[in-house]
Amino acid sequence: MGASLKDVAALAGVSVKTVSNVVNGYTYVAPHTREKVEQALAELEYRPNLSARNLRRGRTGVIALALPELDAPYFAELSRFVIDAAVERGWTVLIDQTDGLADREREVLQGIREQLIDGLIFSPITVGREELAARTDSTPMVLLGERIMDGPTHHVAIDNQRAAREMTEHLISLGHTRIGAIGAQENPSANTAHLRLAGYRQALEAAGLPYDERLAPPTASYHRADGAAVMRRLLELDEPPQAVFCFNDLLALGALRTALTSGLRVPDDLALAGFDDIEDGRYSTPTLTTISPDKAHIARTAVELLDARISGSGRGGRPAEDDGQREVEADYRLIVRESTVRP
Amino acid sequence: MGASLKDVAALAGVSVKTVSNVVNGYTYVAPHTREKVEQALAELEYRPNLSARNLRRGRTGVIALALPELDAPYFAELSRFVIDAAVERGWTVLIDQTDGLADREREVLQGIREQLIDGLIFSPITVGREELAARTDSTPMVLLGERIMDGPTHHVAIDNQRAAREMTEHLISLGHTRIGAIGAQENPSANTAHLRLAGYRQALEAAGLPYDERLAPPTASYHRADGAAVMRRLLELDEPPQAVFCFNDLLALGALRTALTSGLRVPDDLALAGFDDIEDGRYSTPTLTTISPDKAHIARTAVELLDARISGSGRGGRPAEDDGQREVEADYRLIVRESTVRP
DNA sequence: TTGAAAGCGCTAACAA
DNA sequence: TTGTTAGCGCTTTCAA
Repeated sequence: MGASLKDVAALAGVSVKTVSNVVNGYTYVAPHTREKVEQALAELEYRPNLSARNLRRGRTGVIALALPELDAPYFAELSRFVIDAAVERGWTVLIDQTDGLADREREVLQGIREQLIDGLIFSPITVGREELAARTDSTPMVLLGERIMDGPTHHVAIDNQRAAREMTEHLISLGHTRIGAIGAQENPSANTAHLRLAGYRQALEAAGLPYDERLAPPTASYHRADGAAVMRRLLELDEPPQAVFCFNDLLALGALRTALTSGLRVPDDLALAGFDDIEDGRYSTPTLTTISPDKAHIARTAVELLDARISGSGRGGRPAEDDGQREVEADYRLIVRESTVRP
Repeated sequence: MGASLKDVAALAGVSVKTVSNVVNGYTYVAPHTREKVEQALAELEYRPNLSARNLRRGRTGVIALALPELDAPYFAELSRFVIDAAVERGWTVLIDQTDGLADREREVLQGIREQLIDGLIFSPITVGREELAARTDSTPMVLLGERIMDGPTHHVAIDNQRAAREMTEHLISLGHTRIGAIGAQENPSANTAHLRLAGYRQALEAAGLPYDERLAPPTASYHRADGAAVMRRLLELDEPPQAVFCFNDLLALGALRTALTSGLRVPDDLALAGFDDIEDGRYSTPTLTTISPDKAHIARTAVELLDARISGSGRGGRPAEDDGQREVEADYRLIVRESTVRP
């Protein structure tokens, strides 16, 4: 182990408290003393032991970011922003990968790393409202990307349903009447998927178009392979769709690959739209029409909400009323690119 | 704060030590006692305070993964494997994003989070051999993706130079004689770039082809935008290349976009190859010929090496000879896809 | 098989 | 302005 405060104090010929004062930047240290201490600090290459400090302070300065998969571009991009925002506030971020598995998500909720983290930013996939409500762990938490009304916790998300409706309306406005959807989920607690499907159906209904279940088959997950596979099925239909709204960009990229290799021209023979605005879709050919959630905003807001909760939960922190459950709606934009409209 | 060992001991009517024994799964606890304790544990919802445990044990169970950007697909994919491997060994992983900035990389080397982490897996971009050698922080470290010979630390990487040579040979074998490269770096410590460039040149030389600097212009970084921009410049040359080897897949995807929008057919008019085998390149049209490093192997090996170092550095750990500097060469494969050879 | 008590390194209340 | 000291929750000798 490295040098401790005691070692430094001994070398500098002062008390532990004085060293601590210098280390923590307190005022009221005589210049001469300060200098002596700093010399000793440097000589011994002193590094505070964070475990000890945390134990004493009751805080660790670490928050967890729990998400399904780090290698899904949407989450990778989001993580970058969350980490940036957290670091700006002096926090360290550790990652919990749940793979979207119900068990792991439940573990996260019950606090596997309680006492090691001051707070948690959680992007769930499978756990539903009941499980969130049943949470006993008291670690401050902020939910991401879900929109469970009356949920017991803070959360930040875009209006998925409205965004999905807008995208579908965009496809309708191009004159398409047979519009498919890729990304429906069979798991009833897959909230995001349900909201996007609801928005899709809403738009169809408003336009007087029928909802055809065969045009919106469920997918196993949200990867490129799923999009490619389901697209193949859609193309085998007697009446294939003229346009397809994919519930995320990965699905859309997979579907695009299938469409192109099937000899279809996009958007001429088939219009394709995605959701998430990951970078891939800005460089694919054709580029991808998509919904672009303001990821930086989402990340920043989540970190701020968590900060407020953590500060509020300490003794002598902010008033309790500030700690009420709060929902923040993040911005998004519909971005039209080449996959739906030839430039 | 939650319940402490003391609280549990009081409730169960036993000593702290006994509770500790139960919690840590020691043998030699009378069944009856154990039961009592477990009941108290459950009733109070006891959770060990990790800060205290770490302070006492001198270990935190946390390792840091320091990398340039979490949102670059190669690093996102690698992170997923590193985290998987680490969690398997009971470790928690925290992320340090350096953005490839020299200052931040230096901070990582000097141990910003020393005492919070037991070890460090570091994927550097700009720091060179001298800086690695000058490191004073004693936290066990494993380097990733660099191949600095005689470096002072363990590291695991593929043979970048050989892989680059093989890829260039592949392009030559297709009959191309005017072969460009995208991804050279002006920063002299950008090791990976230099190794790939060296492999490229080696192959040219072996085939008796001239090395033309104009065909291998430097890029600012390794993103899609860089590949797209440099490709435009290459196409403006009097004699544009017939094939281009990009030093990573992102560059290749950017270059592909430029080529396609310029009306070129790939691979007929221009063959394109990448490096890294990120998932995007498996679904682009055309799919991307690339070098596929065994990421899972790299991640697992890095975690194992780190584990050995950490275990070895403790008092009474393994012998020091086991802790010597070690280089591990990971496997890779050349994967030929549509961007160089029409199927 | 269980208990008492020391001490990991740090912070902070209290004293001087 | 600086020093003394208790104690955060845990593990771990040493005794019983």
